Amino acid sequence: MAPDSRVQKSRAAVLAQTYELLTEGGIGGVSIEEVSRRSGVAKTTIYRHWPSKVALLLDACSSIGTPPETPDTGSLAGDLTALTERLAEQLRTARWAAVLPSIIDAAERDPDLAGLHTTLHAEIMEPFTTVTERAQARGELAAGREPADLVAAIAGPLFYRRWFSREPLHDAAIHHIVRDALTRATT
Amino acid sequence: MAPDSRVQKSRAAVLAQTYELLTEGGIGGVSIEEVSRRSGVAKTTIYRHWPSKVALLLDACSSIGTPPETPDTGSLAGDLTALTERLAEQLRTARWAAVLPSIIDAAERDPDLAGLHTTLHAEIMEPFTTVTERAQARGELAAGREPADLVAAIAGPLFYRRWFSREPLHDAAIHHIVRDALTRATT
DNA sequence: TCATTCCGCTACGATACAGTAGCGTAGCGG
DNA sequence: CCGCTACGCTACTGTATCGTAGCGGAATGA
Repeated sequence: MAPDSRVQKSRAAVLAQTYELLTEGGIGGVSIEEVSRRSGVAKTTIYRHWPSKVALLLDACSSIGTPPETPDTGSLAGDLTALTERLAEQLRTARWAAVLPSIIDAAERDPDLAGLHTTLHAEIMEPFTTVTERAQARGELAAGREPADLVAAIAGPLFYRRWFSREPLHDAAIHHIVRDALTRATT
Repeated sequence: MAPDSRVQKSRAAVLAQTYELLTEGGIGGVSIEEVSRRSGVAKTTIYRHWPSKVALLLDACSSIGTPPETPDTGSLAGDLTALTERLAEQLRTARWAAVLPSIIDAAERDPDLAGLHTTLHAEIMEPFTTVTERAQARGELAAGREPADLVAAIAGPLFYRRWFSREPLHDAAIHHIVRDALTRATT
């Protein structure tokens, strides 16, 4: 059974426009009718492929995470610096950065979306935990330091600045954050 | 012109139920019709007091911040510990903790809500900045340390844990966060 | 007491949205 | 070339919402 090219085309167009709408207006900004209008795919066809709106949302969001390769510079400092710079860059420009608050909000109530949130969080932070656990295995972490604490110490201020205090994420601040987290958590 | 008791009663009931709905379903979960239903105040009466839904929302949210007294234990460590414990407690139990993601999301797009977000952030974090700036004036901060950095170093991980990684905010983690932020930022 | 103010009620109009049903057509793959 | 599949279209049902209009009654406070 070869894949029908029509199906692939429809699915791709719908997912693309769903993601588009998602970044523009958050979860609340997505409506099937608008997706249909923009994608040129009939509403009925959308319902032929996804049983409900949530199903479509979950599908569209699943492409968000996709963590890239984890750096391995040999030292925790090098790895974390690279990762943090990339995360900051994503927070500034990546499309999912505008969607995440919406997902966090929805996860506060909807179980399905909570699952999605968990998945996304795991995907986004996966390189950080990998790198940190690797360092722990090498004995680079100070006694009593949990990898999760170190990750929170770095990612926390970044997210805080991006969404809460809305301060700019300039390089100086980023390097401050990484250096501080390292000097107090490493041996 | 004495205040008409009927007006006060209506306004209070509406604001209370709006806040209630807000904590239950976030900004998207509030509808004038539902507020009317629950509060027993007629929808038309609500529109007699607030020109639009956003106006009501802003009004209902304005009671969120209300920062309590700022502690003054004499030392930055004491002040920050007290404040952080209180913030963590609020993040665990306070009703606004369930609403904030919704506001952050809305602020990402709506200018009115962005203004609200700015106000709330200022109110919630005000004690932290007060205490930190006081310490800076006393010369307790290390050279090159901005109060905002210190605040972000403490509040960031807390928020991160509460909304992003959804790890529990136990006392041990809280004290870790405060101690770490202090040891690296003070003289 | 009595005018004023506020209120509740019913009924609107307009819009948007989720999801479904059925028909006829066009394109795919064998 | 032909059958099967997916598609677009129109048309629905049902619901929820915002916001407004107008009437009659009730509380208020002077």
